[in-house]
Amino acid sequence: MSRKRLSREDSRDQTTQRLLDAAQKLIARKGLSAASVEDIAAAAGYTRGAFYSNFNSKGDLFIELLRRDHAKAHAALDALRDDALSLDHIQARTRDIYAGLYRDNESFMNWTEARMLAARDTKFRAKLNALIAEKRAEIAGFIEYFYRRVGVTPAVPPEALAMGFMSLFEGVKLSMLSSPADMTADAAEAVLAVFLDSIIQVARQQGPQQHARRAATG
Amino acid sequence: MSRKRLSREDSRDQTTQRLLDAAQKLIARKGLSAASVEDIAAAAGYTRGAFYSNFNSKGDLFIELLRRDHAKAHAALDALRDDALSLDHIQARTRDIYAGLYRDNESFMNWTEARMLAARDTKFRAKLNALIAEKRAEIAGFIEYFYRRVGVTPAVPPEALAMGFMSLFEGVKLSMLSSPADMTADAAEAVLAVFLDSIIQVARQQGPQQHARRAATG
DNA sequence: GTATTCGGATACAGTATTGTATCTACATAC
DNA sequence: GTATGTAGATACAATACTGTATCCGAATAC
Repeated sequence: MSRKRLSREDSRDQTTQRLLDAAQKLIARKGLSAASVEDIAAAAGYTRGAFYSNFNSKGDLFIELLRRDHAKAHAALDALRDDALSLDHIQARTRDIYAGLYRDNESFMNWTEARMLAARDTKFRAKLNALIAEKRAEIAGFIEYFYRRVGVTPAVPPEALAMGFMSLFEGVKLSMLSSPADMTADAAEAVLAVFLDSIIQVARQQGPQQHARRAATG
Repeated sequence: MSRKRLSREDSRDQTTQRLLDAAQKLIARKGLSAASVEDIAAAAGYTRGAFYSNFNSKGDLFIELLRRDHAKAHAALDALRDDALSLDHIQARTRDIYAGLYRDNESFMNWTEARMLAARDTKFRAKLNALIAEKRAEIAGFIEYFYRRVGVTPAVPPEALAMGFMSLFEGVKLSMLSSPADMTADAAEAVLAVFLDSIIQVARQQGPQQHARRAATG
């Protein structure tokens, strides 16, 4: 109600965004194939007509959803690569960001769903991998930046570390969702810490030994 | 063809197993909700009648499938807790077992599918967690046994290590399936090695310093 | 051998879902 | 103002799926 006077383009954008918002929630809650086009449209306050007028298929919308989600996360992490910020600040913010990710189940569920779909569908896999590659490159860039700021030379290529970190993070998160009683937030942090500590440690052993005490322990 | 004369019970068991086999493949390939009862029954060489005569629902069959899968893996790892075996042998076999798991996509896909379902469905979550708890306890037991054999005191509780290891493993595996170009088998081993090495290392620092050179580096 | 039981096939009813084709109303252009 | 195009609603057709109810045939019991 009170659908204000909008330009046609604005109105269309609004509809698209609302459909995406609804899809985000519904796909997370019921799964991609169980969330019907009708469900999504209805949850957004529209009918299937609006859906098909904005997207060609559910798969299309799903990719778009992931793209949008990726853009958000990217912006947050990117803002941290700033020499004006103190290392402590960066570290704290990083922890916050990942803590936030641990709290945001919807987004994570959808990425996992996407990975499953990618494992099954070649075409979709290609699209998803483009996004994941960006994500990884971004994290790798951040790791590199962090190492540089700390003054340590990484023993393992940042890309590899980023890959490992993403995998670990997703595995842990999956445990949290399906076995919340066993994998608590504390346990999750501990696991991540073990991994990060060991990486820092290895780096310190071979880098220019420069006062990098437990640098990235989130 | 040549359906031998079987006792009624044997015949029923055979049907059940065939249905499970077919379900394993189909659910891995298409996903739980996309794999219809009809699909599964047909792939096993039966009709829906056979399905409903052996299971109450698709969910029921799915749990049964996971149970069966768990039993297999359990047996393999359990056989290694044997003082008659050399440490080297145990280590090599462990690596083999996990390499095998990396190769077996069907089983893994289904467990991930199960985790997603558990995140959404409370009742299913309870059932799945019982299985996962067993799995974790089993791995923890194995870790404990291994530490004892090596003569090292773990710094972190074996249960926690098992949890972390499972998470990492699953995250890595998920990457392998959805981004095989990026997460190769080599990369996967490297990531796991980083994790395991660091754990061993920490243990050695605080344990009775007893000749445990890169013990579990798979 | 006859009766019985039960595993699995067949038939059926009901519902959900998709995609398209058509219609309506409002924003734009003039 | 009128004409027009497009976003989104409605209607429709085709299909897929589930679950049950019924039926058939072969294994068991006697």
